[in-house]
Amino acid sequence: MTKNKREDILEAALILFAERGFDGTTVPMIAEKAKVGAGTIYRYFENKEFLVNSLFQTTVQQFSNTLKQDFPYTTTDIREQFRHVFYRMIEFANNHVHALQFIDSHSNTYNLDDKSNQMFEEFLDFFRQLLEDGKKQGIISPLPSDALISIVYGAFSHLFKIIRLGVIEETPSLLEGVEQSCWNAIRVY
Amino acid sequence: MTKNKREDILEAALILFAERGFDGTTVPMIAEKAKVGAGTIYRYFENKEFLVNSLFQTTVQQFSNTLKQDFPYTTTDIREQFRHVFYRMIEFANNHVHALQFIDSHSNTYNLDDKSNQMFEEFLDFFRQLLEDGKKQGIISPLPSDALISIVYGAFSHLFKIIRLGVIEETPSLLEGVEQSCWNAIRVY
DNA sequence: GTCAATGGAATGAATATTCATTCCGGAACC
DNA sequence: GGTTCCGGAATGAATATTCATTCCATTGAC
Repeated sequence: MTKNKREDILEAALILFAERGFDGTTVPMIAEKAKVGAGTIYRYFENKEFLVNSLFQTTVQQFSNTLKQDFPYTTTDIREQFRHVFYRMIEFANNHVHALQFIDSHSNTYNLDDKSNQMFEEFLDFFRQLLEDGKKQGIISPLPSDALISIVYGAFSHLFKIIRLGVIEETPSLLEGVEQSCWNAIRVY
Repeated sequence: MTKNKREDILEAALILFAERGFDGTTVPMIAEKAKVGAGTIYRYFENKEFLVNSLFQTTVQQFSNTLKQDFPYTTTDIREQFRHVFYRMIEFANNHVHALQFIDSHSNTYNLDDKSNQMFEEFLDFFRQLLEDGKKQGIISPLPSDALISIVYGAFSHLFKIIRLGVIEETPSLLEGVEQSCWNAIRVY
């Protein structure tokens, strides 16, 4: 028995929301997986919506922290910064198998409240900053930063979706190749 | 009043499933949007699951047809074939605003039956073929085709997601730039 | 008038949420 | 130390609501 039931509930909810979506997940399902009574969930979260939002916010925060950890702020080498971010994303995807899927399938949905959406925006700002710096240096494509983010993030999340599904195997050389591909997509020639 | 209620139901369902997902959409919601009685839906579809699957299959078929229309099968110029496919995808995204979103959010979910999944696989085969041809010519990156598909398709669908959300504006020069970026991501240097 | 098509109320199953009750750790008392 | 109380945490059965599906009276085409 874990001492922290709140954590148990969040962990169970993360897996279920990631796999089945918000509406496809019932509160009793979460309770069962978390090994708590259904009523217990309401001791920790006002209702199901507060639960997703709380979960979304902490998950985005975790993701954000992972990217920023040891980020080479001092260098002006955009290529190096990009590689850092990309490999941190990989690390996050591997260490929190369901978190990426959860964020992906729930961002910008009608279930989320303003705060959740705002936190996700702030998370994106980190990418925007990196890209803007690169553009100033003439290294990154002059396309809108949000478009470039879509390309890299869209590619990345779709890739991990098929890895999760077992379509392709995650190997160091695959990841290296994909990282280079993504860089090629956004760099200037 | 349209003569074809079946079409009305499918169209209403497409929009709702795209915006709210399968589990977030209720049958009465579909009935209301299609301006038919809830019971009428059951005259055309055995149940809600048959409805999504039927819709998914026709939508994927439409998408597939769009890509193949006027496809330059005779040329060996992979670059030209890629551009064709990419611009057809754009055309489809614009002419069927909710279709892309629907396919994206429902492919590989537990709501779909084997036939739906199989049709989606066959749809992907078209991309696989194109990429394999390019690899033989030494023009396309030797990464697994499914990874390359993820990169291009993931980037594309994410891009249209933010266009839909109004984050960026869809202009010819944006699309041109993104097409080039995606090509840069998968080509060999 | 016949009969298939239709709409939407009715039904029963599932679901989110509530709440009366149980459980448990530790304080207070002997 | 042992025993009794107490307060808050936890529970899951009960309730209220929502949903997919069915049913049937009405409509309208022929």
